[in-house]
Amino acid sequence: MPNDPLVYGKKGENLPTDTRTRVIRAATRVFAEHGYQKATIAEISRLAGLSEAGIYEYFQGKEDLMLTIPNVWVTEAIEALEEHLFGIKGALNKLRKFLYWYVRYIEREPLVAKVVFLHLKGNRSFLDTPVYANVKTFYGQLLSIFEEGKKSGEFRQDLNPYVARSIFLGTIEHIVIRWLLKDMSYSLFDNLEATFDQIATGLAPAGDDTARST
Amino acid sequence: MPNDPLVYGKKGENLPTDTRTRVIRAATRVFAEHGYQKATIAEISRLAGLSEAGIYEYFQGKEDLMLTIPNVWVTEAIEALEEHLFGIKGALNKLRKFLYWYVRYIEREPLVAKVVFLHLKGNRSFLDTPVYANVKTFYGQLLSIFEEGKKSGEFRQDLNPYVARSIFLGTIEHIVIRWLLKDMSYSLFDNLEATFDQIATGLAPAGDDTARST
DNA sequence: TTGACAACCTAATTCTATTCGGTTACTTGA
DNA sequence: TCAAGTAACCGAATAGAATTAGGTTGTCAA
Repeated sequence: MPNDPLVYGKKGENLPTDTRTRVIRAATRVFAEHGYQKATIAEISRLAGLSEAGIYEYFQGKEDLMLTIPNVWVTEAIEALEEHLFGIKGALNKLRKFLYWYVRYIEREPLVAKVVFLHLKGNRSFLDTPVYANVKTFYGQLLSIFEEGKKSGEFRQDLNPYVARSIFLGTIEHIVIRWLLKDMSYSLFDNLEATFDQIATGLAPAGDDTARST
Repeated sequence: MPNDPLVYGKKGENLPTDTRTRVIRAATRVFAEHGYQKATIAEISRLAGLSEAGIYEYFQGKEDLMLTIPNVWVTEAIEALEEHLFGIKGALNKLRKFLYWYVRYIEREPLVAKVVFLHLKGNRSFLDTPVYANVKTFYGQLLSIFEEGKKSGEFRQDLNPYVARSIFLGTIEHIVIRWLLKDMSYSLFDNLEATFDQIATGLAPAGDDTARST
């Protein structure tokens, strides 16, 4: 069942007629399931419905193939994020929206998330990839939010935006990785509000309790 | 230079006479430098000063070898942590000590840290390893600290210890991984106090600013 | 002094990524 | 319309690395 070729896509929506796309989808499944080392070109090619040699027409090799997986996902993320933050007033509200939107975005593509969070993070060559430039743009949004909140007085004046970002991103990554390693057996949204609440408390100016949901 | 066999250890301290230990040290260096995929048994065996086949006398294979690397490091961590927290009064003080001690512990063994944080985290089989049970013990300490702080009133009453732990660990991991990927080119302690300060603020009871260093 | 066994080794073997050298079918310019 | 070019693909090598087979050597206890 997990190995039925993608060419026979279920209901007409998973029918990537384009070979390159088909290979990427197959690779996503195989890398997500087995990890880089145990994934084989043979299995990917079988799943994509072309010969092993055929893969090398589209990708330079196994690593290049894996590095290509997040391209679409990341590019679309940047557009979608902008759209979702548009019109939201206040840094704290933007931050909350960022969190919920991002978590849902990850939840929707768990296979891509597995590749990105479990196998690409911690891979030096990922940093030199063109898609990583997009990741930086993406993370840059967070910095803007923290700076805005500082300027507006919503956040404490001595806030270090880089520190705030480390905490925010680190926490999300930790939660996501745990969820992926536990095979997505529970909801990614469990305790999310409490987590946001606690981080937000650390951002607020002294004596200001508006962030607390108490 | 990086390939001089470990058998000729520098000044008398790096002279693991025990073959198994020698292999583990060699493997740590090679895995840390090249990552799992590009690390070769050939290089490890050369560095350890025995044949490739010899490695299989001590380890079941390449993966088993990598999974063995953190054993000593983690076991010693648990003992040392206990020792370092002993006699410290107050949950917040314990938490700060935990942070500083842990960061220094990581800084001292950057090669092991590389293997653990970049290659083992995100590896499902690591979860089934006996050493992972120790990791859980280690993380359990943090839970106790959060619970103690809640009980004593140092931390907010509605604190969720698991949430607090996610934030704390996630942040550390994020910082460490960034540092490792940037080839340890700066100090791991940069901004550490600001980071602790901000997390601590999120833990404090409403209206209590004692955690702030302002 | 001999038999068992631990610690190693060299030389296969096997598994996979990658490359080579086509074939096929479609496009395009004369 | 046809021939040359080319994009997409394939089966069969090749090459590189992990793992296994089948010893050899040296030590030690009965």
